[in-house]
Amino acid sequence: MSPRALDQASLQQRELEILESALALLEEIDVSQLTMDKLVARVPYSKGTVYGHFNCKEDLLSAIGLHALKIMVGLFSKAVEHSGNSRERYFGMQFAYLLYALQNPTLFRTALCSKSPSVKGKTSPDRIAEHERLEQTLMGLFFKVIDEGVAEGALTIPAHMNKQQISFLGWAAGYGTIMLLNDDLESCAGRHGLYLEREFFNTSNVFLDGLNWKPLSSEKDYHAVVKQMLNERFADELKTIHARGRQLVL
Amino acid sequence: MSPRALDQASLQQRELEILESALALLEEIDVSQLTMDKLVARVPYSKGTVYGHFNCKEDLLSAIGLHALKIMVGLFSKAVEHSGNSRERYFGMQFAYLLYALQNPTLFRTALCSKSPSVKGKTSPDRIAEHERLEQTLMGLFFKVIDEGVAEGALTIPAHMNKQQISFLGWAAGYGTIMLLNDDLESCAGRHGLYLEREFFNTSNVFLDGLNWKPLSSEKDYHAVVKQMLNERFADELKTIHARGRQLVL
DNA sequence: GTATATTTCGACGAAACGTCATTTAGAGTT
DNA sequence: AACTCTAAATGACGTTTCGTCGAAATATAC
Repeated sequence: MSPRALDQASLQQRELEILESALALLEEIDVSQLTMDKLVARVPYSKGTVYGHFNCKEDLLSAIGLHALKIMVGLFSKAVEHSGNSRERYFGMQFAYLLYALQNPTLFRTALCSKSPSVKGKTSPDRIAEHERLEQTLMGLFFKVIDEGVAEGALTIPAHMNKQQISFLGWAAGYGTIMLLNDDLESCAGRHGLYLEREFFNTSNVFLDGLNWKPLSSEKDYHAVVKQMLNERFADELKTIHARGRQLVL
Repeated sequence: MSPRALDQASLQQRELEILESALALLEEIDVSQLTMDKLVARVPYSKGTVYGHFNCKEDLLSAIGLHALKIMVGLFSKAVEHSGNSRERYFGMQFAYLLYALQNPTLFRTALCSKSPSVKGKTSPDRIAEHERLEQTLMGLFFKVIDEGVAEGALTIPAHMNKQQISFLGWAAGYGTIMLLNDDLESCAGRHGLYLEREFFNTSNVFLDGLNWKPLSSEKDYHAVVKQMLNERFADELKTIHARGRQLVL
C-alpha cells in the first residue's frame, strides 16, 4: 500500500537540519536580510521541501523561537535539580536564562523576533500552539520551586499576588535585563561588557528580596551560590561561552 | 532660485499624515499584512513621495515606534509633575505606561515590532539615532525622580546598584507585564480582562517595596494614589480608554 | 517488472519592492 | 501674461522574493 511512508523521526531530523542551517546563515547575515531563497540555496533540499516544513520566513523564525524554548527547558531543569534551598534554585533558574542568552547569542536574538506581532501573525497555528505548550512547561518549573519555597516556609506569597504573577515578574526582570543590554551579548568583554551578568545578578536579587524570599541577599552570599552551581552543573555551557571569547564575571 | 521650496514644517506635517494613515490601516489589517503598496493606495501621495519619507516598511515601523516614544514622554512628564512624594510620582510614571498601552493598543502593538532586530536592521540611521535620543529623555525623567527620592531620604540606592539599573528594572517589570498580557489590551473586559491593571499595579509595588522605597505599599494606600492621579491628570486618557469599551479596574 | 502512493523538485505566476525618467507646478523673470 | 527654471511628485517598470503546483523521482508491494 503505502510505499516509503516517511517516519516522523526523520522528518523532524530534517527539519532540525534546515533550522540549524538557517541559524548558521544567520551568523553571517542579519535577520532582516534573511530570505527563504537564500536558505534554500544553502540547504540540500528544494524550495518545495523547505516550504513543506516552514510555510514562510516568519514560520521559520517561530520554529527557531521554539527551538530556543526547548533549550531553555533543558537548562532550567538542570538548575531546578541543583541542591540547595528553594531561593537558591529559583535564583539558579533565573541565571540559567542568562547562560542560554550568552551561549546562543544568534539564537537568542532571532528568538526575540519570533515574539514580534508581525511574525506571530504569519506563524502556523500548530507552531503557535506548541509555543504555548512549551511556555506552560517553563512556567511549571517556576511554579514548582515557588511551591517548595512556600512549603519550606522561606516564602510567603503576598496576599495580593499569585504564583503566576510572581514567576511572571521574575521572568520579566530577567528578560528585560538581557534585552535592554542586548549589545553585551556579542561584545567580547569590551567597554560595556561585563555589565550584563552583574545587572542580571542584582536585578534577580532585588526581585527576590522584594518578595522577602529567605534567605535574603544580605543574609547569604549568592555569588558563591551561583559560582558553585556554574561549576557543578553548567561546566559545558561555560566552556561554550568561553570559546566565544566571552568571560563570565561575577 | 528655488521654486516652491518645501519647508521642514510641512514636510513633517505630511510625514505625520502618512504615519497616521498607516496606523489607521493597521486598525484593519495585521502588521504582518502591511505592505507599502497598501499604504500608498490609501494615501493621497505617490509611491515616490511615501518612499521619500520612509525608505521601507521597517523604516515606517520604526517611525511608528518613535511616535509612540513621543506620546510616552508626554504622559510620563504629566505623571512626574503630579503632586506627592517621590515614590508616588515614580509609581505614577510607571502607571502612565499602562495608560499609554491601553489608550493606543494598535500603536503599542506596532511599536513592539520596531524593537525587533529584524526591523532595526532595515531602519535608517537617522531614525535609530532619534530613537536613542528619545529613550535618553525618558530615562532622564526616571532618573530625576530617583534623585528626588534619595534627596527626600525615602530611597537608598543599594550599594551594588545604580540609577540606571533601578530605572531599568522598573521599566522591564512594566514592559514585561504588559507584553505578556498583551491580549488584554484588546479584550473588552472579557474572561481575561481586568488582570492587566491589577498585575501591573502589584508588580510595580513589589518592585518598589523591593527597593525599600518609602512609604512601602503596606504603609500607604497606593490604590488611592493612582485613582487621584488618574482623575486629576489623566481624565482625557481615561475617556479615550472608556470610549474603546475598556474599563480600568483597580 | 509494473503499479501506486508518497515525496521531492524547481519553474513559474503573483506580489511586493524600490528606483528613476518623466511630468507637474510654483516662483522668479521679462 | 507668457516664459523659464527647478524642486517636488508621479507611477510605470525592472527586480527581488514569495509560495504554489504539475511533473519527475523514488521506494515499496505485489
